[in-house]
Amino acid sequence: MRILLAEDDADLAANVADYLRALGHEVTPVASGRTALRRAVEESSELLILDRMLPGLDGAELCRRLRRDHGRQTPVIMLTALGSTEDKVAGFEAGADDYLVKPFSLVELRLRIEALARRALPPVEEALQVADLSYHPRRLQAQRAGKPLALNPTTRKLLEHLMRASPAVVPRAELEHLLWANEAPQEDVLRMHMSNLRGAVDKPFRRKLLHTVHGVGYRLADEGGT
Amino acid sequence: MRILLAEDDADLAANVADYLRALGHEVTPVASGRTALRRAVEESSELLILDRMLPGLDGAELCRRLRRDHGRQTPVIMLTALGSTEDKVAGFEAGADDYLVKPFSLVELRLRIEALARRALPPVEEALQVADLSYHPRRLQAQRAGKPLALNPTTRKLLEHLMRASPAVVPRAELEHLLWANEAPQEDVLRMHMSNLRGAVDKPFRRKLLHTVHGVGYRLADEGGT
DNA sequence: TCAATATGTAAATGACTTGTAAATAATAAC
DNA sequence: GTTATTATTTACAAGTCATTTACATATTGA
Repeated sequence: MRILLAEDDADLAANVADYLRALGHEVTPVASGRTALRRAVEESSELLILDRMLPGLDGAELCRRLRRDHGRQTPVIMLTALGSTEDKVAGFEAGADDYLVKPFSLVELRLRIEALARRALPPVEEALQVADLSYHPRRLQAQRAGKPLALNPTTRKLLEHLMRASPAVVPRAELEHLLWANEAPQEDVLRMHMSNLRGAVDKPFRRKLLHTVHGVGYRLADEGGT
Repeated sequence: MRILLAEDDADLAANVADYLRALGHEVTPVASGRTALRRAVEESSELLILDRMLPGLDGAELCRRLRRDHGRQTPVIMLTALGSTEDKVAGFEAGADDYLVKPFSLVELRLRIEALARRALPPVEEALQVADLSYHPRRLQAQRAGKPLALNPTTRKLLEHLMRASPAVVPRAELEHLLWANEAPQEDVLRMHMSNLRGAVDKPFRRKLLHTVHGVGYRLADEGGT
């Protein structure tokens, strides 16, 4: 499993990372909150282990932004020295799935990861598929009919979101929120990016996958068959 | 949420049950392990809260049998006074999703239930069906005989409403209210939209589903009878 | 039956939404 | 710093939709 470990205590981070790697996981340790958020979003890790207290952006706020601004449901285990009920409330309300109080046993961490993995990772997501279109969150690369598509960061985010939602319609407002959180630029910028995405995904192909639902938003799906 | 609570300490069970009921859950308390297993299987609870030490059949064994013998993936929170790492290992290996050591705070229990519910209850996409006509609210798309229908926002709303009401007659006034609340345009605009809807739903097909009830309204159903 | 009323459909209009291209500004890479 | 890539703005063409108008057809009840 690809695990992002955000922990600024270097000794603890090394211990945890070594232990998890020995279990066969792929661990990326980072020491700052901002870096953690960026990498969690870009590399779409399968599990986040976050220290509650992090320089730059604390674990709870990181988790909240990940869920709210980026729409990610990546499972989160909060790791912290703060063990009061209030602290736990804050952790869970930020969207954490589990909350482990230091000092904790590595075995218990393993157990909780396994329990979470059973629930949170239905298919070990290697690639998203819609018809002959596929997207690999790890490689940040999309293909259609075997040919790689040229995507920029914005069109990539849109594609990933639309594929995860497929075959449901995604309202324009949701896509705008995905890209710009609250601070959206002019209204019709999204149209631009959708046009670009269409150019990459549909233009060279006969069968169109990206459909407009007038007055609502967009749907990515293979029409006719379902 | 329907919760089965297996706890032989009557005071604790009452406390937990009261608290969860106050949150709007439906709680069934049982005191023995065998009863718990039977009811968990028969009544298909949505969440199990199990004491680790139960008369008859302990919580871990109960959980294991539920998973192995009955194939149930119902989420389980283990509740126990045994806090050693070995005990936790045993609990998780039996298939528990979370493990709470007594004494625990009710708030923390609530938080862990919520975190688990987010993961364990996948959203289901329902479709409305009338004869060979189907409508998927999330896709905002209707199909008949497998072929997608071209609908605009107005005809979509009408179709959804008629399908939910099917096979009952929906009075014109109700449809008008659905579309324009109180400020309806001219009286015969609805006729227009119904005509469009008919063009999409019935025109290309032999068997007609959309029927007019003179002086009353419209009914969407197979055949004329009810 | 006949006429009054209800309903169906087609075409046209105008408001609004969406698609795309080209130009400019902002960022990131080097 | 300079260049390449990306994001946003601007402008306009094309498409879609709700409504209106007009007239044909169907149903009802006397």
